[in-house]
Amino acid sequence: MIIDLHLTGSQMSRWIMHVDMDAFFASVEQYRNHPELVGRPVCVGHDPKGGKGRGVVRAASYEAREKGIHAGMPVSKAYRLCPEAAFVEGEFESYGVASDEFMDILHEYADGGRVRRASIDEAYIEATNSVDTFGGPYNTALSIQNSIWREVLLPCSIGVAPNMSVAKIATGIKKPKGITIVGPDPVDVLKFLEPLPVSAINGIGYKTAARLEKFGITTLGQIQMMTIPELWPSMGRGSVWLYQRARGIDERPLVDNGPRVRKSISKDRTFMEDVEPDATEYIHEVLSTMCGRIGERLQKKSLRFKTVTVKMRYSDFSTIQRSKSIPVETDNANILSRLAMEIFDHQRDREKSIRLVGVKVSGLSESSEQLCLTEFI
DNA sequence: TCTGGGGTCCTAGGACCC
DNA sequence: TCTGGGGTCCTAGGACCC
Repeated sequence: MIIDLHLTGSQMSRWIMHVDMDAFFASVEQYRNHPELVGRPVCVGHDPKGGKGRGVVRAASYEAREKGIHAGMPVSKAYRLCPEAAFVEGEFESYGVASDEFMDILHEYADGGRVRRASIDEAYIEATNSVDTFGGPYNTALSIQNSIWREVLLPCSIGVAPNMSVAKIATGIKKPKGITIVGPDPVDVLKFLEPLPVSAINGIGYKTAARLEKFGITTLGQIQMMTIPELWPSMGRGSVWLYQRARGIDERPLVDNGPRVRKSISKDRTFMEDVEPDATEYIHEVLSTMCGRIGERLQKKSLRFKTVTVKMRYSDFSTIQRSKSIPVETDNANILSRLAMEIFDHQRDREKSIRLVGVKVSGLSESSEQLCLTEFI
């Protein structure tokens, strides 16, 4: 058998760019929605209510980060750290608009317009050919950064590397407004990854990092020196995947995932104080309000749902989710409301106080015609 | 310090149908 | 009457991300 290595895809060097907006929600508030907040510490999240509010910070501006505030921190703690910070609830529609605007710019720089949206504030582009047009990888990244700053008024950081996995890690090296380039030489890629913690890999979260640590594995350099059988006890079927990622091997093609398609819509509510188990009527009211809001969003977007999921979190923070599907999709808020209450009544633990309730609809499809399906429920 | 709200993807078992 | 396999849907839960 003759294999011509020069013709295999793995031998072709690529340039992938990962673009990540800096402190996205906070930046939109500062640079687009409330210019008077530029230069000030800004936290997007729930009202801290003088340190008594429940909830966490969703995004913190770099000025707030200097005070020790970070995303995920309880707003009560953020308030104690920096009471003079601007705490804003956030306008989610405006984040979607800003997202669409910067994605549009990325299309102009991507080979064949191929952009892969990873979330509202980050995306990958295939730039293997386009880097030649814009004067090399660095100048291309700089040009993207400048265009987004000029046209969308937002700062971003960019990672450039031979594949998506390494590009994403590179982006995080220098922020905000950073550009980090990792060349195509496999030796350079290995050296770049070697000192980093295992959690640098997209997909290694708290649980997996803790399990690896039990086996004495904390850095990617350690994994680079291991074989797949040696990884097996800690990673099982994920061993091959981690083996490759730790070496910067990622041959996934960059596939454009098109405009955003919503898979579910949900609404949660954490109570100011835990609700006693017997306050059923109050919870019903809350559920009904949430279902009404979800119904409005479904109708606005011409969507119908097939499955309802009710989430219940108790005062001990244990959380359960129970779902139910209906035979024919609907966008009717009254039906949604009735289903949600039914699930809640049947599934909840009547001994425990309730911290949070949530409703999610999934199995979404476009409404084409309205059906009356009361008889199905 | 006391832990949100919006999501996505994966797995696995059971039901059901062919 | 017994048997197996494949496909799909439903449900629950886990992990992860921003």
